[in-house]
Amino acid sequence: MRPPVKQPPAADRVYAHVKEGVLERRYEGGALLTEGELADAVGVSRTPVREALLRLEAEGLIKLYPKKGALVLPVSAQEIADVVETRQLVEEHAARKAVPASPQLLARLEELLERQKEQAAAGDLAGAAVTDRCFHAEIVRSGGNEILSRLYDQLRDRQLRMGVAVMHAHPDRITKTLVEHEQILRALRSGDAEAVVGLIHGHVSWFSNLARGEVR
Amino acid sequence: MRPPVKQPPAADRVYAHVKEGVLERRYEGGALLTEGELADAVGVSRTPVREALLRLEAEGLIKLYPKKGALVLPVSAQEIADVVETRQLVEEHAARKAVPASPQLLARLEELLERQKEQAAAGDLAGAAVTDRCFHAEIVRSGGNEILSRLYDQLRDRQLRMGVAVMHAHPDRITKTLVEHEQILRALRSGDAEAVVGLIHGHVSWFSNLARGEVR
DNA sequence: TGCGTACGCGTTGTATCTATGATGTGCGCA
DNA sequence: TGCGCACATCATAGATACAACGCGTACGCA
Repeated sequence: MRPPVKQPPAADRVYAHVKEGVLERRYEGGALLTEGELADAVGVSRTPVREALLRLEAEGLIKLYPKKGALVLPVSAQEIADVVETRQLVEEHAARKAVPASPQLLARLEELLERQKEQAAAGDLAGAAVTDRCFHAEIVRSGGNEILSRLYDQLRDRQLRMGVAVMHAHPDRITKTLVEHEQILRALRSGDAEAVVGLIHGHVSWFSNLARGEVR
Repeated sequence: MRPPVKQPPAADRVYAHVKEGVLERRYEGGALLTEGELADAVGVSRTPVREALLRLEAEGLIKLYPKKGALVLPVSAQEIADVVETRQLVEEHAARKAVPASPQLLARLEELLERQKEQAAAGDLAGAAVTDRCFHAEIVRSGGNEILSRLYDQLRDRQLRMGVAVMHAHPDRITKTLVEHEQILRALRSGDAEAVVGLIHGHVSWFSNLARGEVR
């Protein structure tokens, strides 16, 4: 008799389902989800669904309207601007704090960059995106501020959602990303805080212009 | 027959109840709340209690342990440092952006300062604290970044919780606060961004030293 | 024909009930 | 006396049932 595979909690399953749906645009911005639908879709009751929706609202992906449903927030120009501005603020702050960089941090970043190169070479776009994300998160995490780290993770989620379309339209971007990461790493190693900040500023803001055009 | 007063939703009542309890230290840090207790205390069923606890966890006031209960997070030195650092980051950023200050912003800040003075003179400590909070929030809100505004509100909640004890131990602090607010306002009006930032930096960090001593 | 009202459906909000897992305690055995 | 196992207790996790509310629609009346 096989030991019964322990499913992750129902609430987490719903959470993952909805988040994926929203991030991958399977649920369009502006769509109105109802608890019943989701419950059926995932195969659980409405109780865990409510939990998941609550968490997602706290993250800013959806907005709950009483007695109406969960609105998948459409990405607005305002949101893009806010996300980019906040990312810059948090990440540049962390970078300043990270100089001079510890050997551990440098090693970890190097490893991540290496991995991303391999993934890019292998055409694994999704994997490269994940690694890219880790690269930046690692810098922020090195600041040791839990509040900022959590915030940053949420920002990356939201940006991911805006970025899917843009990314596909600019496949060469991955190369630029790699180069820029190398520059950042080099600047970190040399201990030039302002250079790091400048590079990150440019690196983060690259698509704010592009994205702006996409959403009008 | 009076039209029955419409109660706010049960979930909101629980949320407010717990939040108050935690912020005012009626629920001590380290205490383990159970859904059943809270449900009885507020007079609702456990379902809305869960909702409230979820929201509070997202705000970082409590931590939910599966099958155990809701732990009221004790304020740690780490948390104090994180909150202060993040407040400085957000508020200084907003201040830089706010220069040169719009007449509307200046007017609003003046009004708030005036009100706080009156409250302080009348001995209305709680009211003055609320107004103080609005003063800072107004500056951040003027930046027009919703993400940062929301974050900032949460930070003020958490700081409020740490600050109660400290505040009572230093009743003269209110006077200093007023003076500093006036300085900030003056600097804003003169358009000297760096002066504003410097003042805010000092103003926000004033108690990080004090608080550190209190929690060991 | 135009407006106002009443009804019906769909959705969330809340309560209650059951299942399951965690924890501490006490008994039995070595 | 010390260790280990079984059980009682209590918490959450989830499902289900019910109530309340909002909104659109259709009907009736002027």
